[in-house]
Amino acid sequence: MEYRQVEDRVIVTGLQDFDIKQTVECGQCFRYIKLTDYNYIIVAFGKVLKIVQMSNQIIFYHTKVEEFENIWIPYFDLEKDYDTIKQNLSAKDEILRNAVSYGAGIHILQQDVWECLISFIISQNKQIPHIKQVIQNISERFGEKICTLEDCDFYSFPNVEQLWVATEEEIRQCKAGFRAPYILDACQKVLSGEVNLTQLSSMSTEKAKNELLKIKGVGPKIADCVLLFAVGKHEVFPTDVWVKRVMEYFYFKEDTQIGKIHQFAADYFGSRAGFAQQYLFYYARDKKIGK
DNA sequence: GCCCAGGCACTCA
DNA sequence: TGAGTGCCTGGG
Repeated sequence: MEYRQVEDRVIVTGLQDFDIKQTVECGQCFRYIKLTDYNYIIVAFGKVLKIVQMSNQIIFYHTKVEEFENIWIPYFDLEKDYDTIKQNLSAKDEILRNAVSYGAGIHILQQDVWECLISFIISQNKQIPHIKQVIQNISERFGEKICTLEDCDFYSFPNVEQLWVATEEEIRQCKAGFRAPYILDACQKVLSGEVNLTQLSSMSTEKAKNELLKIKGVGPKIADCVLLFAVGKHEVFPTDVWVKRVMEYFYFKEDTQIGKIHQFAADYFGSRAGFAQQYLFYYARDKKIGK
């Protein structure tokens, strides 16, 4: 990968195994606007980024090399060797080979832990457009305005202190529904220090998961999503209904308990289970497998 | 109008 | 321990 700054944008060339559409739309993040299949606006870490991907280069608009290196390289995980991961998974069986080939440009994002936590608390019993709407409502109401771009106003996701001033009623007005008290419980436990989000990455995966499970409204699935998409624990295997369906469809051929699926994933995919989950999920959802 | 959606908490055996 | 049920809300 090579990159250089031209005016207010960074032009990246030689980037293999990365596709902005697949990375953004494989269900791991919710703050993006799709302009076309290769043109997205993304909000993260208090920044607004426009990305245009072409055959041989990617342009990151409204940024500079320093910000690109400090924020966007880690966020998009641009320096990891995905080729080795994909080869390893593809070698396991034909199912994975097809799934990896189908989502060959997926990267697992390294998102902000707090925003990721609240986003996945909101995600339960909701579909992606609803989740995006609630997060946007919360950002507009409690975050700070970043800028106006393409005639849209963009707001940062509120930090813990900014969200803690909200009442349950105000959060419900953002269409969060029964999840509003869960969000406040997360604020309270993080502010009081009962749950330490900044130390998660240095904890063992099991300890980090137990830390997240202290929060009301956070169960195994949501904890795993936070661990995978924000903490960098790439061996976890978040198992939602889609992943459950695709695993049953391809591997078990019958209704299977989550615990059994987790055990299989740990044994079979090992330390790369999280990557396998993303390829399988994207493959299953796009092809509506098992539905 | 009814049912369900990218889970979880709560209840009851 | 494990299974069953309700939940805000919007869309099909």
